[in-house]
Amino acid sequence: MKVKSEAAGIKEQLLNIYSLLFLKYGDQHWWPADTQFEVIVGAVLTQFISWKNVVKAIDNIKEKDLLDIHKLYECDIELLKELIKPAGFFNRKAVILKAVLVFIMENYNGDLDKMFQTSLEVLREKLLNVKGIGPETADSILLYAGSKRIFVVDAYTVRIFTRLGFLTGTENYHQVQKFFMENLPEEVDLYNQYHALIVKLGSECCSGKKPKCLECVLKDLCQFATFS
DNA sequence: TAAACGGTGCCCTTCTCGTG
DNA sequence: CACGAGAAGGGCACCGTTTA
Repeated sequence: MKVKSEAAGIKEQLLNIYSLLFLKYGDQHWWPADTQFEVIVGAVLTQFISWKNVVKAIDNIKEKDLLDIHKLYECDIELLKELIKPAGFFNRKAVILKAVLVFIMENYNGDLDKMFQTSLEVLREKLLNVKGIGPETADSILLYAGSKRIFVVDAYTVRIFTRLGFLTGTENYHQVQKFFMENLPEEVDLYNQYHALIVKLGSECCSGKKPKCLECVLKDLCQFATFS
C-alpha cells in the first residue's frame, strides 16, 4: 500500500476529502429506500448497472405489491424475471434474489430484525456464502440495511483513491476496506455518507475514461488531475 | 498428482461516443 | 441526425498454470 508522506496524516487527509465532498454534494440520504428489505433487493439488483434502472425494477415489484419478504419468496421466478428486467442481467439476478430470500427465510424465518441481531462478522460470512453475493453486495446490505459498521468498497472507491495516490489500484477488496476502516473514525453514519459521496463523485465527475478534472472538488489534491 | 491460484470470458441492459 | 458499436458494472465458472 502506497503511503503519502505529506505533513498531514492519512486520517486527516481522508477527513479533509470527506469535508470537500460533503461541502460540494451535501447529504446524500443513502440508501434511497423506504425499508430494510428494499435496501436488500436494491443491493442485489444494482449489481453491474446504474441505480436508475434499479428504480424501475423496484417500482415494478412495488406495483404488484410484492415488495415483502414472504410475498417475494412465494413469487414465481419467471414473474420475478419479468419484473426486474429493467435492471439487466435479470436471469441471474432473479436467481440471486431467490437465493437471498431462501437464506433469510430458512435462517431467520423472514425476520430481518432477527437477522441483523447477528454479529457483523458472522452475518457477513453467511451472506458471502449465498451464491451471487460478493463482498460489495454483502457489505452494502450490512451497512445500509443493517446499520452495521462496515465500509463499502466499490469500483469508484478504488478508481478515485488510486488517482488521489492513496492506493496503487492493485489492492484487493479486503485491503482497500481495511485501509478505510483503519483510517476513519469508527462511525456508521460517516461510513454511510462517505461511500455515498464517493459514488456521487465517481459517477458525476471522476469517470473512467474522461474525468472532468476541471470541475472536481478534489483536483488540488489529485496527482492524476489533467486539465487539457 | 492434486490442490491452490490467477486470468479470462460470460451474463444483459443502458448509455455514450463515434461514424456515416 | 440517426444509427451502431462498445463500454460499464460484480460475481461466477472454467480454464491453464504454478506450487507443495
